[in-house]
Amino acid sequence: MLELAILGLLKERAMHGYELKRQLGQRLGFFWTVSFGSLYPTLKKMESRGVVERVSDGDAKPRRRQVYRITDAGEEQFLELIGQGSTSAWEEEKFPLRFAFFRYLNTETRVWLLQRRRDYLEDRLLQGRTALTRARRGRADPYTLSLMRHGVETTEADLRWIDELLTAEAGSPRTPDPDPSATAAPAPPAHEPEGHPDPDPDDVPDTAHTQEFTP
Amino acid sequence: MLELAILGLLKERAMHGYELKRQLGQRLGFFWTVSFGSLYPTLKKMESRGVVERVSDGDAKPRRRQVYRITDAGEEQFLELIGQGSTSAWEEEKFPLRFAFFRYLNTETRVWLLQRRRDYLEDRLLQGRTALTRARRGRADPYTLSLMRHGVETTEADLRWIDELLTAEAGSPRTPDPDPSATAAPAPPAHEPEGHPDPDPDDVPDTAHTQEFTP
DNA sequence: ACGGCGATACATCGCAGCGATACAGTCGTC
DNA sequence: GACGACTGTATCGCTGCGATGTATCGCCGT
Repeated sequence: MLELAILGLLKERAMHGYELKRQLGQRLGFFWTVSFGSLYPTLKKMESRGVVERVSDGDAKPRRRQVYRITDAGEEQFLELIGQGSTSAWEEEKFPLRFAFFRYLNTETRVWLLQRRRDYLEDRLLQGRTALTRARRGRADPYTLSLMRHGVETTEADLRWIDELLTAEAGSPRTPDPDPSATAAPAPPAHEPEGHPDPDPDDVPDTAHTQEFTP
Repeated sequence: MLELAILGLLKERAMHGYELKRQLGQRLGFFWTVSFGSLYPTLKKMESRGVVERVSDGDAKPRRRQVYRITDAGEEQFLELIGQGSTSAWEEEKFPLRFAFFRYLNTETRVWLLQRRRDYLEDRLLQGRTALTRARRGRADPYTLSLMRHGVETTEADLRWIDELLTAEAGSPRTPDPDPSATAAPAPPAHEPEGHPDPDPDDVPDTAHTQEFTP
């Protein structure tokens, strides 16, 4: 959900709705796009729940720029949302979203999430391959076949990406001893904000029209 | 939309709702999944509009298998839906759906749609690359960077796929003369069902549980 | 200095489609 | 011959999207 994205961005610095959408477009434009129709209502709901708050410079004009800031309750909920493996893989749709905030997790949790993702993709790949060979036997038309093949290849590429990340994660280990007990994923491990308060300038000179991916 | 998918499948042969979902899962599982919550209402709406009809074997038990067949009006609407370039690229989301029924289009229309897709992807790629270099300058964290890079690579792969299809399409040309006036895409060209009534067996022995991609 | 214009920011509405769930008919198995 | 697993149809509530509307600000030209 969108709430995670908002909280994650507000962790870096306070923002107003429009900029939240812009940032989201920049970072996740390839995988996701938000609309105001969901952003603003969500923002309101979150304020009434107390996970974000308006940094009102003397409650100004109603229609003017409303800057939001994350609260302590918000920080808490963020950790809840990003870690929860939860039921059934419909959450898998927004793995990229979780991944975008990986820096706020410790190595253990990162590996755990990556492994979950890997299992999911591998399952998908298997089903796709099965469907493909079946379609071939059934003399499906070349376009359908090409489409399915492309799907398989895309999934394979995703899988390779995950594997790279997994080995990279193993490269900077929290447990430098080569522990051979590889029985993974006991439960979502605890989190660890990893220090470094935020040297994130990220605020670019705003060259020209800071466009979003697909308007 | 879903209507196109239903019409396209029913063009091959009459089916009932459950099987429509199954077939859709097999062919487009990588890119899309439908739910009954949208399938059945849509099917009803389409029946009342007269684009599909029930092939009632003497209107049997109410809760039993309802087989649908496409009507002439349906064939008409199919061609309308698949060809319409329409406004703004929100339609791009379901290019795979259109592509799955490419066999019903003539070469001209196919090339036109592929070109449209190509333009869209190239634009996306450009925006993604821009966002990426900007993020690099802004010292974004490695995970965000990796995510964006992966997005770029995926788009590049998609682009390569489209290009392969485009050259393959040029291999069996309708206009064999090397026309150098490459001013593309005048308007959605007319369609041409391309004969061959349907030698599509496609009906597999149904080995085990004919699973859908992600239940 | 002011009025026009485009970019910024906030907001709402209608509706596509999803997930869950209920329920009914069918078939295999012991 | 009935129980359980599977098949198939159907609906409900809700989330979130796309389109659109509208207010506000910044800046330019004249």
